Amino acid sequence: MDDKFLKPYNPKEVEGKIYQTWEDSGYFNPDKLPNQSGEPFTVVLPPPNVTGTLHVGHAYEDTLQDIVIRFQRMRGKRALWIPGTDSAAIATQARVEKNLQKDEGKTRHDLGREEMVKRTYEFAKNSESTILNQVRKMGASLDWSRYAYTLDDKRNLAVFTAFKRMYDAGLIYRGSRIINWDPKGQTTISDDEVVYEEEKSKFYYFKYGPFVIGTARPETKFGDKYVVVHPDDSRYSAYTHGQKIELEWINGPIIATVIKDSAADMEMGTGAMTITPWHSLVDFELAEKYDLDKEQVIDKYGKLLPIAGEFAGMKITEAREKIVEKLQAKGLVEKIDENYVHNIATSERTGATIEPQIMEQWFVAVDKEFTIPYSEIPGIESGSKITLKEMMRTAVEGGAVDMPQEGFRKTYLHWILNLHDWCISRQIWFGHRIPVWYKNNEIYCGVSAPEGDGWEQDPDVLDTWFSSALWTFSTLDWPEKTVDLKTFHPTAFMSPAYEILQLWVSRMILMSGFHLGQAPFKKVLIHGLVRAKDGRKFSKSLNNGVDPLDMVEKYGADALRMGLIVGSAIGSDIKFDEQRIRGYKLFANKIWNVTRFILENAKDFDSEAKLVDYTGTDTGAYSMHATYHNQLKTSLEDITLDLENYRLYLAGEKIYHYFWHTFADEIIEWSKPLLKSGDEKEKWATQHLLLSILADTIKVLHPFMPFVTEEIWSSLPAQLKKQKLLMVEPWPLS
RNA sequence: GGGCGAUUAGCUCAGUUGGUAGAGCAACUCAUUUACACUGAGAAGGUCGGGGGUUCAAGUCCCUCAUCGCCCACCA
Repeated sequence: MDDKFLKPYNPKEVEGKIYQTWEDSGYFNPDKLPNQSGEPFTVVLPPPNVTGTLHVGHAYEDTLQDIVIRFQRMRGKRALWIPGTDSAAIATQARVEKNLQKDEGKTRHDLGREEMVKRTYEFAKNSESTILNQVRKMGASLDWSRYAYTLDDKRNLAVFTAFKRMYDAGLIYRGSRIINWDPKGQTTISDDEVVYEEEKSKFYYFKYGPFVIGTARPETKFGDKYVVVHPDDSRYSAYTHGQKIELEWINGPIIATVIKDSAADMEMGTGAMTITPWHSLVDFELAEKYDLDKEQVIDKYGKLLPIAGEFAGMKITEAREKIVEKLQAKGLVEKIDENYVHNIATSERTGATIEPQIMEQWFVAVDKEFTIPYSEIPGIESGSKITLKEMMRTAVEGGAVDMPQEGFRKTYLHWILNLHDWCISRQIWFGHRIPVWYKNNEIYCGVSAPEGDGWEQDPDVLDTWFSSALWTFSTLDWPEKTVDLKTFHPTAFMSPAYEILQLWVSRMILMSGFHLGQAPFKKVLIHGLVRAKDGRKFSKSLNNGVDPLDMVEKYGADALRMGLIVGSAIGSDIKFDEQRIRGYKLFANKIWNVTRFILENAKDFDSEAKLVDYTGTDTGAYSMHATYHNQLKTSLEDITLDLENYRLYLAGEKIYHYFWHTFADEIIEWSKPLLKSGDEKEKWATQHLLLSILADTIKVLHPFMPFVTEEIWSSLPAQLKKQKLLMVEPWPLS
């Protein structure tokens, strides 16, 4: 027996070495696996932000995927897990800008676009190794030879190609639409990056000619020359649609037009409202419907424009009170409600109050019909007409993407129903630049700049989710028609956090459906968030963060993996409990000691001797051996079924339980007298039983606790193994 | 405002198609010159949030209420 077993198991001495052995073996790459006839089984790693560090959420997500990948690999599948990182454009640029300000006192504009992009790229590249090494520490069996970065050449080509094809299909268009403008970040942001915060403010009632209108935002009212009432509102039956009324307003008399539309809520206030199409989505939609004038009142910096007359140039907050004062002086204030509670839109990243604006932006049209050239998605015929929205719905309802968690499926479908066109342009510098060039009135879209002089590229970059949405196939080098793409797409499954269901999952379905006519993945299992023990989110401000690498240092990666997986079903939140992780460190040591005991007591095991076959029906004196053998088989079948059905937490708990309380407490205790009895045949049978249970349980534990099991495997007698490395050993029962 | 979920032992959570309530941790008793930087044996602990219904049978299915959480949403 190896002397290493005389000491307790020490993960620190083992994990680095074992990971190196795996990497050197080449088996992370499915093309190098011993069994080349297996079915492909692909997972793409949700690419972590290149400038980030590993947090407990990643550790959990990586473990989930690694368990599945390792299980499938041992079952003989050609398992491929593709690693990658994301540039997360806005986050990265913001980070570099912050450093720039701090270290050199400069802004991005001082540097200029080219230099800024160069520095950001370098910064991203420099920090990428940090997170990748952290992922390795978790034991993730990723095929590093297929590593992808969202801004590398191949992914860049994929993004440009995707854009061009959708542009040519009429699904990407440029239009003046109302968007969420972040005055602080000086960029548009997507609906998903907007967070609503409850705020108590004043609500004003103003006299607007014969009407009384309510508003929380007097500063936008300069351009309001339409008053909207509900067609059924008896209070206003005297007025007709389109009727013009002259009235006194903030800066003098104006002509207002009456609009009758059911958008006005009769229950709300006086039932009459004025509209500001340039700065409100509802108002914009009304203006589009009736072809009304739209006027900008507030500029990109949150200041009032000349239309505000004497208030021009003022900041919103400053202007608000002054406008009210003026209206008050003119006797136009009916009343002011001091306790008005409403939600205001703020930018998730900068915290600034969002100012809706009409701007020229690029959009993906989700409601426009197109002809889908090719489709493997059940319910969608190749060559049929469909909208992206319908496609996204059908992919899930028709089963191309299996979303077994009913609650999340409902959430997804509900979200699809309410989907608006997706604004994909961002006014930042770092990221995929929009592949469109302008020259006078000409416009060109292509994967590279057009021939000839005088063309200027669109200054904006794409929403980072645009490239992320291509991830399942851009990582397989699409648009090239590679063997990889043919073999490994659609991917087998994806396990994102529920936070990201709409943001990412749905958009992958959109892109994969349009460009390949395939689902991006066959199954999606949404997991919960890892929270602090008190149920609160981990956050910097609460200073309750846990660094997974500290846990690895203290208890080993295997213990951390088990501690995260066992104990909560996939989909519900996980409360992080260090005690549990400590418990699994003890378990790793238990496995270690069981091995020590068995190897010590099986030194003289003679595999050549004629063994008693206790696996048959007529077992005679060896009925206990047979019972234990069959019990093992039953347990492993059960656990295998759980793994096949992604019930990882159950499988993990069951193997833990079997190993400790059946194998160690019961079977080994039972074996002690038999090993000493002096009956050679009985001893061999017992040694054989113990060795085979050990080998089989080590195999089943491997996906969960890869390091300690691989280390033990290297010390097991060769006749128990088909493969030198446990990671490619065939799964028991198969 | 709309949608989704949760409520089970002191704590954290399982409970897969309805069939005698489970685990880990903590706490308790005992053992321990033992493969175990510890481990083993044992005992204790729950009217499964409240109420109603379906059923031979409900933690599980249906209705309703309460509390908590999350997501979405333009209420001027």
